[in-house]
Amino acid sequence: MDVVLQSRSSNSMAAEPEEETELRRGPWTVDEDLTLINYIADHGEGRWNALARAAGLRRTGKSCRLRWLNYLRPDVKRGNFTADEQLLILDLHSRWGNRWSKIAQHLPGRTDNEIKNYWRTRVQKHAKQLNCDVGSATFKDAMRYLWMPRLVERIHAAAGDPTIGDTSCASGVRSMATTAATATTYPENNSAASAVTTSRSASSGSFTSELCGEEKNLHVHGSGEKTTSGGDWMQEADQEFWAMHMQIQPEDGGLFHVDHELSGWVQGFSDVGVSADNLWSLEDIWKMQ
DNA sequence: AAGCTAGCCAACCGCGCGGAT
DNA sequence: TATCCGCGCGGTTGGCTAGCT
Repeated sequence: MDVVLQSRSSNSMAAEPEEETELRRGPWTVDEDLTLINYIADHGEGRWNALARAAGLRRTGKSCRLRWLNYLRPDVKRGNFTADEQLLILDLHSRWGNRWSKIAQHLPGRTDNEIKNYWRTRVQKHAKQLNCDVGSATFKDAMRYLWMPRLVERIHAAAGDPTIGDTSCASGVRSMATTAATATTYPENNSAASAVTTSRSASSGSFTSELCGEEKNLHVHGSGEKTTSGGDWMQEADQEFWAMHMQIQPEDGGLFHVDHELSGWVQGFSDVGVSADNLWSLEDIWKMQ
């Protein structure tokens, strides 16, 4: 399955001018990758259509740009999302919705495509399991009161658990906690989340490439590349969710009724001065913990 | 062992925006 | 002002892989 080449059709041996108009599609070959990398190293990126032509790549500029940004760029971080990254994604998505590129700006090394895939494959799957829509109150409640606190819990546990081997991981989480608690401003919303990411990126690698406690949930692909198994913590949270809220009636459109335990959560938020408006703030979740 | 299914992810597509001409 | 072009964004698709039957 080396390459799927729609362009390599019967007339691929056509005259040169004809050939120039033929564009390759599908997976990139190693040669193409090297060509693109070398060209950008020499001439820089931008003007993608012209770049594609000048580099001799029979790809659209769009395709080149995508390949570079999502895969070849040296600072692209590969592998599974860390707990804090997941937390950040949940938080930022709750603010901005499907603004993937905007969200990606706050996760150094992560691409919008990667985040989008994460959301669609992992998060939406759980919405499905809860028999609700991602826009429903049920889903938002599960996210707000269970998934996000669960993630924070995990990060805290990793930070304070001496059995966690990776001390850099724990210290990284600790620094994140500190940063989150003392964070200053968000570009738009005056929230803590962006400060979390930005400051962490300064010392990136300290823990972002490892999963800390999440490591258990991983399996290894043939290439050695790690991928998350889908986040068992979410499954657990889902179960808790249903155990706690048996009165939910999914067929009524996912309307969620706050019960006593949830009221406790909400009370907890108000105790630390969190209003309904900023229930989503990462900083607030940390305070709650 | 073979077939099926679900999950994951790279890549493509359509659309809209903004700058240049 | 109108048109073109480059670019970025969000949504969608298709192929590969692992796990299950």
